Amino acid sequence: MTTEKLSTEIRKEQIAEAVLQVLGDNNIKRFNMADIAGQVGLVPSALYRHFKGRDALMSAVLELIRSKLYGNIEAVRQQTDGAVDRLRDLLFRHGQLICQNHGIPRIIFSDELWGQKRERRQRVYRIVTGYLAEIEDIIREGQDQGSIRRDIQARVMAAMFFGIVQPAALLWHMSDGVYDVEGHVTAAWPIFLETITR
Amino acid sequence: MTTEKLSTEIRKEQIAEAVLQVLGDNNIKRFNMADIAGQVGLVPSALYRHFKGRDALMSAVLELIRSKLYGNIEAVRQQTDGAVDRLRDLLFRHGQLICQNHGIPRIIFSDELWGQKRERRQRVYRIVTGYLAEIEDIIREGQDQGSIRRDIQARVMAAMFFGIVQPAALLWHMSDGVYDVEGHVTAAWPIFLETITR
DNA sequence: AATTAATGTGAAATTAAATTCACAACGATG
DNA sequence: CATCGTTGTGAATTTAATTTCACATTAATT
Repeated sequence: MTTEKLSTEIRKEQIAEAVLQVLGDNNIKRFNMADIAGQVGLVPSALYRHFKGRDALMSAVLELIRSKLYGNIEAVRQQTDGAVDRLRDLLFRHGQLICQNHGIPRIIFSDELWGQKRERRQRVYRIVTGYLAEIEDIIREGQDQGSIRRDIQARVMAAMFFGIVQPAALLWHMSDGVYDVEGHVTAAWPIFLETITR
Repeated sequence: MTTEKLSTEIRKEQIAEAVLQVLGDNNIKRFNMADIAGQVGLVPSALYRHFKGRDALMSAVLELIRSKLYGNIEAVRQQTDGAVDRLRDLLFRHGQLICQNHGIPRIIFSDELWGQKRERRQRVYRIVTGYLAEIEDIIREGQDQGSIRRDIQARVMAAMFFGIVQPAALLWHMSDGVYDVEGHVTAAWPIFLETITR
């Protein structure tokens, strides 16, 4: 068998992406090293050249997820002006992100994260709360500028914002992609908008 | 070792509950038969007197979850009058249910459900959509009676309602019970209320 | 072109479960 | 109180995955 050799940096990236893809191709169970290796075109033992073990791989996947989530925050900050419009953009981006990589919720909720290592759980907790804090910041900016009402705590609003996508993602996930996330988000946004302005 | 013998009906119940408890005692990983057996005071092989295998056990746990969820629907229908008050009750009950048995989200999102059997996933899907349909019904009743505004689709409102608890549950879950779900729900309810009434 | 370090391979060892099975204890029933 | 079906036990067995290891191949450097 001839497999091209690539630098470990590229491989690490590939492998972490492969985890999301494999979990996304919603056919099978908890990912296993063999599947991942197959996806990248390697043999299982080769993964150990790049990651100490399954645990380290998991860590890399979390980092990948983190970067994807925060990438959206960056994007709306750069491409959109005004808190309200940023929120709308972020909402749709978030929906798309979850649908396109539904390995993400699989990882976030995976049994793996909840067992053993408390650190693991805490890391995910920090990722999610960090993301919520970013949303909160955007909301607060809107409140300062007067485009978002001030009599609701930004923190609560941020959680509710997050709660628009979450159930939709769950349903989409369970329905094998049948449930219409974009439709839900499209319908829910104006309601949320009305709630936070006015 | 002397262990009391009990009828298989009682045992099945005990064992399914044990799964939720074990997963709830958020210490360790995906549940294993040994842990479950231990929790009930049995030896692993004894479980096979009551369930064909892990799969059948899983099925029983799903049924248990379903009954707990729909139990709340029943309860608010009987104990509370008026759509709006019913929704409020249901919201708090739901929050408590998830916090007290956080084995529930663990199961709902467990890797096990997503692998192999499509039936499994579909069963969970039906449980969740059924629950949402019940919420939708309550909302629609409110719309008919005029206590809830008619210009928002009941379906969308139901999903948003569901979305109040979900992020809170996630955070609570990940924070090892530190995150204040009741606080969030308490803060979010009046906002939601304002949204759905006038 | 030879050396070396990095990456890839295939087979084997390890690990951790679920599961099976032969047997024991119990409880109901005649 | 003897029997029979049910429930429980402990020791194997099976299964399925991760991981290790000795060896092969490649890329880079000289």
